[in-house]
Amino acid sequence: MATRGSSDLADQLLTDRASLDRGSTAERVADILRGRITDGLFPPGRRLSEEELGGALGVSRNTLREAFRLLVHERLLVHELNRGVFVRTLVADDVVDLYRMRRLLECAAIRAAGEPSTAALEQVRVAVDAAEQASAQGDWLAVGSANMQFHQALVALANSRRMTETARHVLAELRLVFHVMSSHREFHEPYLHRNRKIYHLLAAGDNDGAATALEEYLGVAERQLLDAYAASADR
Amino acid sequence: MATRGSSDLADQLLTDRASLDRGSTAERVADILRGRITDGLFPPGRRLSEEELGGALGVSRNTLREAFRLLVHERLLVHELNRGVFVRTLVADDVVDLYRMRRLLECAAIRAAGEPSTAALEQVRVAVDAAEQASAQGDWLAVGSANMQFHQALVALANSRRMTETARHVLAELRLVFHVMSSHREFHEPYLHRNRKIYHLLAAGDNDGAATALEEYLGVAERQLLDAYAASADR
DNA sequence: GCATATTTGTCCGTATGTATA
DNA sequence: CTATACATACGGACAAATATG
Repeated sequence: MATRGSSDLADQLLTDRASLDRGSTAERVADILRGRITDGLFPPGRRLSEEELGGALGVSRNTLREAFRLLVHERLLVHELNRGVFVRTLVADDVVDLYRMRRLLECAAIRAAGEPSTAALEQVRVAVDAAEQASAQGDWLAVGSANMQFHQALVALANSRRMTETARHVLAELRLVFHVMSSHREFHEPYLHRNRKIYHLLAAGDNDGAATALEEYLGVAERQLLDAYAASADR
Repeated sequence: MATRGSSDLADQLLTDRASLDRGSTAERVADILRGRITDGLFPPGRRLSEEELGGALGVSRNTLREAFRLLVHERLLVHELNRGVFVRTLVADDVVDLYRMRRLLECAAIRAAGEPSTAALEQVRVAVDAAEQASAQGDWLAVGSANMQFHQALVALANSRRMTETARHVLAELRLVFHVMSSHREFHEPYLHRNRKIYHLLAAGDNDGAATALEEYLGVAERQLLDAYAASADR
């Protein structure tokens, strides 16, 4: 890699340069950009210039474009021909569609899980613990990450590569939606105890009960998000 | 585009050069490669060299890599770091996983369709007709395409962008599996009348009956494919 | 509506690193 | 272990499209 530029933007971007040694350069660049999108530094609608970012990150345009492609496929960015790439902006319809997919995937996964392996159940517990811990420290961004991890672990119970991968895409997209919530705390806090309850139901072997609880959970979250969308449209 | 080379390979690839004028260069290249993969010219496991293909198609390596990315995302190709891209090889477990996804997506789509729009239902009918017509002409490759179109249309009934897109990926992947069938006719013919029956049930408003019929259909097809896999493993 | 500046799309040549015979 | 082939990544160039005044 060439000597990187040292602009202000570069400093903002490279806060986690320590973990920059795995995978191809394009993948590492994509990791950085993904983080900046999900944490809100690059808000929906923002255009990502090839020259600006390439200079800031010290990578060539070709490599940067490769990273863009990865994120376009994750649906975090959209690509407009001859206009460049933009952080995706989701509308209320997308929220409805995303939650339809979540209900389908997550509830089906739980119901199809049968008697899940202890390792898979353990992953669910780990995520629940992490969310509660982050909540205790007031780190609501981390709560959001742990929550995603929880739902990912739920789908993993079905032991289906493709369901797991599809869920990853859906959940990544969902992070773009969360930016409409003015308060991350208000959005995440109510779900902590629901997460733990679902874990308990699963541990007790009551998959059907867990699926039903999850279904209601998702319905409430969807409504909350749609309300936030309606409110932001008024302003 | 630069002057393309004129190797034998180029002639094989560019049989449909006429339709080479829409979208970005990378997308057009991806379309060509997708066709050659699904029709079997590039069989599973085959390595696609950047230099060889770039020369044959008259595009630069950068552009070709962009096309590779698209197909890797469609799971038709796999990418191994520093080794290149290969046509994906699916194993019996993949068949099981793919059919799990199919059952989930297609049956849920039908059950969630409610009273589908006449336009969406019309798409189903068109696909059924096309399959029967191709069958009458003995064009089994076209029957396979029409069949994919039929299932795609079923999922489209749910009117969910993401379900539709996920289905497209699953069905594209499935085409890789079909190559294990020694006789495309044997595999596709038995399903023609099932397709029409499902269409009739939908048109009559019996979504639940259609979903049940589809579920059985998929179970039979899965078993048939798994048998073919077992047989090819013996040889 | 037009001319100009900016940005992307595409290609090339080359240097470096990695896997494999 | 060496040699070869190939992928990764860089920088520069020009064409083409878009945005701006």
